[in-house]
Amino acid sequence: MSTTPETAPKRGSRLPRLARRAQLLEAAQEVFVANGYHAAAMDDIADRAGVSKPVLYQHFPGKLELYLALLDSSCEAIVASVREALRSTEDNKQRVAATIHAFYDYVANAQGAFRLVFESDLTNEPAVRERVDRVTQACAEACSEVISADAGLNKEQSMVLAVSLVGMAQVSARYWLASDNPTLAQQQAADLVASLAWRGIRGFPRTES
Amino acid sequence: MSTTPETAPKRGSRLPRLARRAQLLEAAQEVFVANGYHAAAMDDIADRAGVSKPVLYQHFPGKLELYLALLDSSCEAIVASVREALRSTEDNKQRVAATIHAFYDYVANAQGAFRLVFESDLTNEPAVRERVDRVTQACAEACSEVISADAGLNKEQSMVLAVSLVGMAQVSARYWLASDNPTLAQQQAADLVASLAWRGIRGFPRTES
DNA sequence: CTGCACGCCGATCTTGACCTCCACGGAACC
DNA sequence: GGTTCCGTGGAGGTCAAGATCGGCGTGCAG
Repeated sequence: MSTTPETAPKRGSRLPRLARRAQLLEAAQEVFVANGYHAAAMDDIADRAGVSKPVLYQHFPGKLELYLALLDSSCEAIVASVREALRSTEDNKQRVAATIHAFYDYVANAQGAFRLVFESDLTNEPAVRERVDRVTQACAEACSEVISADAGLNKEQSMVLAVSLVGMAQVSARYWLASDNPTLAQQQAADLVASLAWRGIRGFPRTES
Repeated sequence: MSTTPETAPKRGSRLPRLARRAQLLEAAQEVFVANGYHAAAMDDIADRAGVSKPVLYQHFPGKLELYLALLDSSCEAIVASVREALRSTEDNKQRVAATIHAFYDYVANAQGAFRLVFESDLTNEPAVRERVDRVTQACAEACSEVISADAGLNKEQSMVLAVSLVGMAQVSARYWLASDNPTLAQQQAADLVASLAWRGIRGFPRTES
């Protein structure tokens, strides 16, 4: 309704399988993001794509598999962004900033794909839980390698710190998006959080006053 | 402990209304915590309490209201703990530590009530979303007052920082609980995160190198 | 002892959503 | 230009789960 400039909603057009599949995935993502898993109906997804339900089931075995396909894409996207951010420089301060910005970009863009990862309503499904947990785990592990190397902490300790930083980025980015604040741009908010994170993590091994 | 040494699961016993209601709430919390909202069946809750379904509906209008009653309790608990932690001292370093520890205590105790708040699978329901958001909002506002007062930042900026700290505490506490790590005690993990948070937030207004 | 009131239970209804069956239409090919 | 084939569409089955009605047993007053 508000913004649905779909690819080609002409009903009755015959598409090659891959194009149809892509269109179905896009439609499904819109519906899942807008309504969550449970409130999303397969009828809605089919209607949204301009096809009928059987075609949906010719491309995906069921609702769960369709959801998992989208979830996997979203998980890979954020993990890849974080890894890319960490690889983008050798300066740790820049690394922190780039990582925080990666989370903000992810939350701001991707047409809400982050909701599948960070606001899923299917976390009781083991397959979903496992993927969602692995995202935080993977991001934190990538961070913890840098932390552990530079701070001389053991694995468990650096993981706790890394998870804290990831949680900070994730929660604050979602908050920033929700209270969609025109007076505080994405860049500024992310810089502020990056500053907080960097002050916290820099030169960590020394025990302060 | 983990198993269920319930109050009085003898089937057929007649309880006064308030006692019955309390028992139903406890049973419902166990089931909701274990299974989430959607996977939790009213039959399970009734069975767990040792009564039949109609009594459940004589005490609560429906599943949602039952859930909201529990959710409200859990929300009030964590917000009260955070406010208490902030009030417990005038030393900001101690404040940070106490707040982080409040989150860890909340996650570790309360027989998993935190799952209703931080891992709810009903966030699409506006009533639930509103309550869950208000928890982060309220905790962050309580923190931001201290931050804003001592750091001289405006409301939006201090709120972003406060939300970041709350997210750090919340996510890291849940991670610590999930990877139930015998080698890293709750105290140590919380202290580590508190150290990270305090390094990050202390003396914030000055812009460093 | 007997009638009454009250809370509880077994069995049932209904809704809603995931998932398939029979008819149509257009394209390709001879 | 006719036939065959494949993808599409609407209508329906199934089932789980939330929500509800007629009996039953217990405790009390007279």
